Amino acid sequence: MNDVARLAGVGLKTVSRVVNDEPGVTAATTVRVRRAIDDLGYRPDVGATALRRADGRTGAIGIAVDDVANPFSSAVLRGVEDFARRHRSVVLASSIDEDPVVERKVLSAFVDRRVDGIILMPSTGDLSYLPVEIDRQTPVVAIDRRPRGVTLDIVATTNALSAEHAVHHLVAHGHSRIGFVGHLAHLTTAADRYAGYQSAMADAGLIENTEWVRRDVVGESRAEAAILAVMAGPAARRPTAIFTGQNVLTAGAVRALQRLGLHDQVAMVGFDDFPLADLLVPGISVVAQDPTAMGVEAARLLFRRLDGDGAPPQTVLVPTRLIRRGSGELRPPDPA
Amino acid sequence: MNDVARLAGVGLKTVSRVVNDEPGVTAATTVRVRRAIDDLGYRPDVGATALRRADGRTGAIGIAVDDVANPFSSAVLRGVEDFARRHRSVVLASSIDEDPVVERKVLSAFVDRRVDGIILMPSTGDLSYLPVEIDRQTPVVAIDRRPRGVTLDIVATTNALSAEHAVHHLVAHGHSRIGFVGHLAHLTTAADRYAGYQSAMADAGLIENTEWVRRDVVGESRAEAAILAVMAGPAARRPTAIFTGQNVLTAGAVRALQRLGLHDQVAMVGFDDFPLADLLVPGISVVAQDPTAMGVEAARLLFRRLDGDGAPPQTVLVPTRLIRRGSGELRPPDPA
DNA sequence: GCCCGGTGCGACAACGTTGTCAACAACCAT
DNA sequence: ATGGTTGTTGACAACGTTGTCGCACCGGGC
Repeated sequence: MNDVARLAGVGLKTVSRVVNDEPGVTAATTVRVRRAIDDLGYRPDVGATALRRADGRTGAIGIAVDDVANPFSSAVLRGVEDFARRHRSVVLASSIDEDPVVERKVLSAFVDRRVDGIILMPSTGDLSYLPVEIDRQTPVVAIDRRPRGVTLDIVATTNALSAEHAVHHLVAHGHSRIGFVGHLAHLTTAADRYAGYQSAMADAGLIENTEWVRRDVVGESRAEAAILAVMAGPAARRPTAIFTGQNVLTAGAVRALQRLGLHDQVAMVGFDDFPLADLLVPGISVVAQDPTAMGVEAARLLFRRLDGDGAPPQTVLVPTRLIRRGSGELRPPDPA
Repeated sequence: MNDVARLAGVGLKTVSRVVNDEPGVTAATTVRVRRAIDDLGYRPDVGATALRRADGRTGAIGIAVDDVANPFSSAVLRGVEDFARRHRSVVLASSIDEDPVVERKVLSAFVDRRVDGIILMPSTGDLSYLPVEIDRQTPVVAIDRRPRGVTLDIVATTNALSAEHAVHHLVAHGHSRIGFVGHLAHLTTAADRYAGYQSAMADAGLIENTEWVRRDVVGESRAEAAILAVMAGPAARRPTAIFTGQNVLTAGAVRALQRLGLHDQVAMVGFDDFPLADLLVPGISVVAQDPTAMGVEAARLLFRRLDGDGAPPQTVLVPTRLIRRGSGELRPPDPA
């Protein structure tokens, strides 16, 4: 910048004015400065700018998701990124793998870099340390899961309601023996979906058979094993339908049913859509979330906070859509 | 930092020394400073540090991929992220959607933020502007595709060789009429895979029927349409096997074959693996890349450059693995 | 001729940190 | 006692930028 000023024969501040389109510079001077900038290939240093600027904005936001390689998380990331780019911000992305220690480290790294705001898919841990850690009023928006120990803006899916919806759908197709496979029970999403399952069962006057309910199931292979176990008994004592509470678990369940040759006898609805679900046999009916929209929504909320919105923390629920592809419309083998 | 110094009754520099574990500070002073830091909740400003530091490192690297929501790209991103975290760096992630204009903007944003290095999945455009743009010697590593107009370190898959391998596999199962569907022909990956297809055909003494070759196919639905067109004729004039050059295209092809009811008559091998490929009927045989490993490799290369490795640009090829799942092992209907 | 207000511009401090260097105390060897 | 060495520390400038303030100039009204 010094070089530019010298070459254009002006003061430092004038260069700054030109770069930032501030008023009070003659057209002639502007041209001279512009030319000098081009000749020297000068690029302002965003870091130094942030250091000096009144508002201290760095033009960067951080997003911490469970795993950037998970289709749900990466779609969220994509939504956030699109919104951020439109607001001239870049996105720092990190995976935290459900690990509260990593989570804290990642948030630390974000804060140390003075990001303007943070979008967080909370792990299971307690977040009451957050307000201390983030004393410079960096806004934080939680996504997908409700944070524990702190109140934040939240963007989430209608977990309980949509789970209810899914189970109702199975009931409407004649099922009364409905199993459930869910992710870690202390995740709010998993808990809410289970609650939805329970309330739908109760609504229909059905009893929940604990033999058919598997919670705290993590990963595809565990889900497969869980379904194999649930389906081990004689046909009369098995569920005729399954509701799976996460995309990964749905995949495991499909694998198990295929292995047992039960894929077109046992009905199934999964929570969260996944690619190629329509190409399986039968097509897998799902309650589809809209992760990209959730990302966009979270970013919108965050930038609103950055623009000074001081309203109390709010929760935005993004609706789901039930997609019928066959597996959820199978009827029980004999009139139960 | 000023406050910390005052509270601990020491000079600014001593606080700096304690924070950076520099030698030459008494244990007693260190304790006093540490306590002051904790009491005040002081966190060093990474931005200001980068500004002043001799090497100017910001502890951030940028990665620009085609689309962070694409499973291939997001796996790459994950690999990069893991490696970066181990080296105390954060990752700026951006999607460029094959758009050279966006690509340039994204790289600009990275440079303006003084990232330490960049990993780039090049779009199709010419990159000869890069050396000018990046005059502060920010190292750049290309991933997946060879860049045009500039020489860089490259991490890529053995595209041609693996495509050859895939087609050989089909030939070995008795096929002589083999079709091809490929992505944008000017992408180096698509070009290489096509070249591999051609050379395998030539090796086997087979003629390439241009009716069965579709290039420049973008997206799942176009791929589906392409296959429907290729398969439109009478059985005797149709290919008995298909080689698809990208995960998205493979999905489209599967959809088309299912729709035609040809899924267990026409053999298929896809380039790049995808989730649930084993659950389709038949399971889809693929040449699997290892995108996470590619990301790790690219990051390794980048950090080596950051550590001052001045060797000439190199190309690292990450091998693939042929996974047999059924679709690639179907034999042609009658002895051709 | 004087003063006035407005316009265009630059000097300077400051943002939060680290590199340089010099000051000082305490020790040891002469 | 003298000089030198070592170990601990702080003052100060500098990184690249922007906010503040004041200066020089211009035209216009008296």
